[in-house]
Amino acid sequence: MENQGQDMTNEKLDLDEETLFIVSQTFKALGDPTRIRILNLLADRECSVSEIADALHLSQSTVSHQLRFLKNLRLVKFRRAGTSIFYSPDDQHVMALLRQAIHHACHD
Amino acid sequence: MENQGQDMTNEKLDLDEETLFIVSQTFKALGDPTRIRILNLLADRECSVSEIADALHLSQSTVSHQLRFLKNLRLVKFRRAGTSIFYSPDDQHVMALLRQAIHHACHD
DNA sequence: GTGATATATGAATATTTGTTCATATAGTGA
DNA sequence: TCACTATATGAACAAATATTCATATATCAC
Repeated sequence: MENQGQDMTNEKLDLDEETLFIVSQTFKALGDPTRIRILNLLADRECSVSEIADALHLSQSTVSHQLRFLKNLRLVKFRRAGTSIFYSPDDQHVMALLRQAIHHACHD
Repeated sequence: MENQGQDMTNEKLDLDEETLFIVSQTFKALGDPTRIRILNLLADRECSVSEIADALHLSQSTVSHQLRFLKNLRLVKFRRAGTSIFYSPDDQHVMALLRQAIHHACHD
């Protein structure tokens, strides 16, 4: 995005609708404990849906719903392997935000 | 927090309840467009409640409610000046997260 | 004290959100 | 084909959330 038609001197001051939407959606994705746990697990290793469910003691349905959410925001990607589908992070910026937040929460 | 009684080799892998709560609360705070706009404004300059309401075209009540939210999480601080109350950011880590997210949303 | 202004708060409401349950889809191997 | 396993999906429900309206509180000037 190139901030079309906006005064660049104001770039920091007032957020256009689209940026605001993207930013709030991104943070909303990280604002749920279940999604944080899923992303934190995927940060370590690629996992199938059932591996995630087992590791985090969540139902298959819950995991699948949350993965769809994360997939829609392009925060995770997936590959098929037989009947399993393996998920992994797909947005390094967002993963960096998560890492930082965890680090701060642990060390402040 | 010192990660009491946890295996440090697993620090990255599994989040304790408290860390998970803090992280998700923090991101939840940033997951609403109104709060993002307020924090983004305060990043630039200290503002009174009515200045925020005017600048962002929000009702006084909405601003006050959201400031209470941010105040409870210690994301903003305030000082009294007559009948006005001026708010400013109080968590540089969270403000850094916001800055990064905006930057990425604008430049990706 | 009174009146005027600034902010905070509680209740009510509408919307959003996360999970569960039941079921559908899709791939595998016999 | 069938049975089996893995994943996705839709509807329903409960819980959380953001805003509005009305009102309370607090400070200042007089």
